[in-house]
Amino acid sequence: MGDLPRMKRRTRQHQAIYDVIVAADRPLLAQEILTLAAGAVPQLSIATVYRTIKALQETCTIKAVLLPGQNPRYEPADHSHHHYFQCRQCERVFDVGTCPGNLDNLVPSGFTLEDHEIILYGRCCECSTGQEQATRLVR
Amino acid sequence: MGDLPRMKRRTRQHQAIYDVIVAADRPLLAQEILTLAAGAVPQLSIATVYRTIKALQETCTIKAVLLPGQNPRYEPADHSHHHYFQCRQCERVFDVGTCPGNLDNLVPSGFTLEDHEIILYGRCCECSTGQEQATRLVR
DNA sequence: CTACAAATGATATCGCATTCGCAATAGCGG
DNA sequence: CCGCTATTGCGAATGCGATATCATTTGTAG
Repeated sequence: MGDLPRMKRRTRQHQAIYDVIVAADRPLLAQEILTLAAGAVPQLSIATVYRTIKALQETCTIKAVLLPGQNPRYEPADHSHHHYFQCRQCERVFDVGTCPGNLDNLVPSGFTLEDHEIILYGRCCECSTGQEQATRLVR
Repeated sequence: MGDLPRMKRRTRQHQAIYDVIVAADRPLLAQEILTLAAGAVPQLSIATVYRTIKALQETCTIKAVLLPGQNPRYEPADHSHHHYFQCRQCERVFDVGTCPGNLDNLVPSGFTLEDHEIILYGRCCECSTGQEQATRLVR
């Protein structure tokens, strides 16, 4: 898929985990990474997933995506500023490319705005159309 | 301060917890509620705080405010739709009254937008001016 | 004032995501 | 092909917010 950041040794596990995160078009939970990467390395351990996530974060290869009340998800760090959409049915989180921009007018006077986060909730494309009970999270 | 929702008995603890949440101009953590309400009921237990929070939520008197990667905060449920500003120095969370409104243009085609959340980060009024290391959370 | 049951305080316990410990496995330089 | 050691898998341990347990306290109806 691409190049791993330098770790002392190149292993099938690292490569599988990295590939899965890069190939996904959305941020993944640790458990999703495990499930998906286990396709390439069947006996993959959750401990290895966490260890690799940590290493990839330290080299700024991936970054954590935090949503209120939920476990962290991970996506490649090279994405530019963007926001997230979570489907209330399948619970998957999708990147939303655009950003409304200037939000200074929301801030009370005297406050200094440095950053912002926008999270949209609703139904994703698949879950908007069919009313079939979608498989959650991984597919 | 005001009236508590009906619980079978009226206690000093319930009243103190309710008063603190209503008097605060911002959402409070369970620990902040404990610290503040302990002013009125010194030996107040965190268990009672959690029990009362749950009861107040069930009667829709208060609601939880969830921010990414953080413990729930609580505020009166009668506030209208609004958003939040978190100070990166003192970590307190403030309500932001206004809302930019229509965000439909952010959503990919095929997706259905039902709701949204906006979280602003920066420096609050107090922490913007003085560079004194502010006491965190409760004051 | 009494009696009963709701509520409390203190602390043990749970749930669960994440990390640790360690023996076994497997990159990789030579 | 060897040998060293980074890495892995597995299961146990941890951290911590939240909840359960239970003896004691305290509203409150009567």
